[in-house]
Amino acid sequence: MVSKKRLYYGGFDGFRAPVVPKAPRSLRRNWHKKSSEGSEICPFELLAAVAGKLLEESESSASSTGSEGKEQISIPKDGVKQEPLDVKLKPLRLEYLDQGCCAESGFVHEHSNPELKIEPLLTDLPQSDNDSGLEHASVVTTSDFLKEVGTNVQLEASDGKHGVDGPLSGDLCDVNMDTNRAELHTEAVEKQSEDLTAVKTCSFRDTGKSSVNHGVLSKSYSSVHVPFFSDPVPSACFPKHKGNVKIGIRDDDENSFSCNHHSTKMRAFRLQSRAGYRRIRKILTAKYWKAAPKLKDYELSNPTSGGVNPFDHNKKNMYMRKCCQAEAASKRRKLFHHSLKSDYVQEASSESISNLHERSARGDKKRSPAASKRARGVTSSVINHKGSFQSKDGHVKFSIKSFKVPELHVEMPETSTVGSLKRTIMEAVTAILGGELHVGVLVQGKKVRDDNRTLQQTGISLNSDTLGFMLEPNLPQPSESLIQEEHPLLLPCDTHQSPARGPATPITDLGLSNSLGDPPSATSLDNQVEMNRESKPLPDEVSTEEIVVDSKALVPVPAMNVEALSIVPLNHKQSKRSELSQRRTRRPFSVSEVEALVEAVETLGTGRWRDVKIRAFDDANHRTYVDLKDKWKTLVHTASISPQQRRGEPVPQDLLDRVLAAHAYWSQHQSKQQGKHQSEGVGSPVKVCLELES
DNA sequence: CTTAGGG
DNA sequence: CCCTAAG
Repeated sequence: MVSKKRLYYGGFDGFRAPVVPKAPRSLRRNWHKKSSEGSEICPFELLAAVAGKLLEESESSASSTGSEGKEQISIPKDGVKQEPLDVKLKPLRLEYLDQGCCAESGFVHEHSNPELKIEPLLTDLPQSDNDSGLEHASVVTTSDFLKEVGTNVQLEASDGKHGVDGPLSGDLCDVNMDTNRAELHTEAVEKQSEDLTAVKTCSFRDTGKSSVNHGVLSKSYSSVHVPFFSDPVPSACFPKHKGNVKIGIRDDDENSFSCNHHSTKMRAFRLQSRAGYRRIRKILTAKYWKAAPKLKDYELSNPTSGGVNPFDHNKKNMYMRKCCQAEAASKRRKLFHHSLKSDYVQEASSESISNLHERSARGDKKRSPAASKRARGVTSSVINHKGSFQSKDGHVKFSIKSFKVPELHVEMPETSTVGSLKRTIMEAVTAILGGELHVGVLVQGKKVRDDNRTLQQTGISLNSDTLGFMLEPNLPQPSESLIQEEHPLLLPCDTHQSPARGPATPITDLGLSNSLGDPPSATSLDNQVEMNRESKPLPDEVSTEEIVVDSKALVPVPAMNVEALSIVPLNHKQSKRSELSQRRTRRPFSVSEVEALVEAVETLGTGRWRDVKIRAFDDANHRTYVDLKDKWKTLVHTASISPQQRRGEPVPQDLLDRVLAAHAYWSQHQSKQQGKHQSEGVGSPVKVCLELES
């Protein structure tokens, strides 16, 4: 009978018809969150916005008028340095997933008063082509570097205080994370309330709050928001060599990266597990780091119009967003270029953030990407201050308050290992840095476009209290470009790139080594990270607790990045470094996972890996459907060889038997056919199948 | 993005 | 696991 068929598919024994019929992909997709491409904006932009604001502030007292209430940043001129700006994140959008509910969300930063903090993390500014005044400027973040660099010019911390810990980082985290302030609009995803969303601003170590979340990235994905700010810059040196000025920014270890987790109600960002890890990875690894995000100007001054950058992504499954780059990366193969450009190009008219939020809240996917993306203004700025620019011996001292680096927005599965987090962040940083950035010099609020002018001519050496540096994305912007318009500064994307410099040291010191023991040669972060990861026995999923421990580890990462950054190849093409990804860490399937896989395959058949993934590994972020397919392949192989030849954790024979049975079964019945009759029975599906319920 | 396979 | 060609 027909009816019966439906129930039991193979009738005979048992493999049941696949519970889940294969629906058109389009439909299926909808279930999952969908994201539009649009949000390339990212942190970068946000930062830029903030920076811009700061600049403005510095320039003109407080020009900003917060149009939108919170969004404005008010910073007293002087205060800039110290004043942490408040950045708020708002999730722009959520997406709901059927079960898993994944939501993607973008965060928007708002600035609110005092909270914003910007810490100079690392930044490098490549210099523009020829700068007489500043010829190749390279920023070195590593402390070591400072030493190395001769120091002709010393940067003094403008304010002494930005302790890393201090207000800046800590607050930042708080602030950002703070749900309240953030005004997150969360709506859907309640289910996931449980899911913690961790936002890390920077280092895990940060503070108590984070601790809360810390270890726990419990369930779903936690999103990590890593704003990169340059440190308060305790000190920096600008050695000035003939024409060249090098800027060294030292970030003190910790500061540089502090992450906060904030678990919160914010929204759960759980993306479908599906491709999660992989995607992230891809994104990260994308070779395209270089594609620097091109941001449009942020209009800092005008909060209303541009101050805020909404950035949200509509992308479907982005687990992690890195600024534009990330996205780009994700798309790499396809059109990332396209997306970037288009996105940026479109400017959203100024949509108010609030609007955006709402939308996001509603899950409105449609929100025009443009809006989200639009970021205008300076991407980031460094402000230096303290007018101590007295030239001594012809040397000018600069104190840079903060150098902002674009923020990164990262979402990772909670089950991600700390190592992966580190790596992710590192990569994100690298990507950002690797992007093309220009450094702009502002003197008394004005941009100095002529690179050939000397400091003296520019007046920088004399007084300028208002000397400022800006990091600009390499966008072709008419208005904003500072020094050189599109000169890309390319940093090598690679984090690793310069082992030579010996930057590793700082990093290792910071955290990795500590937490992990000792990092192997720290040529690259990745390696270290990996190492770390490996070293730890991370059980698959959740060894979140350990994360806490490592939390500090992150800190170091920045350093690494810094280094990488520091190495600024002026002209060299960016090294392509962006190496792709390192191999994912190996995560052998546990017996339970095998069992789940077997069961799912028995039910769904082979050939529907995506469904298998959803069905049985939806929450295993690190298992992609490809992984499952591969595992199945190996299982079939394993089952067919003698036990002696098998390696690794032994898989119960019964499971292997089921594997063979299911394999045989589905080989005969194309899994596709499911819907219909599969008459003949293949032989012997395992009765087990019957049990499957699902 | 998914599948399906080879490496 | 990775990478890719094909859908």
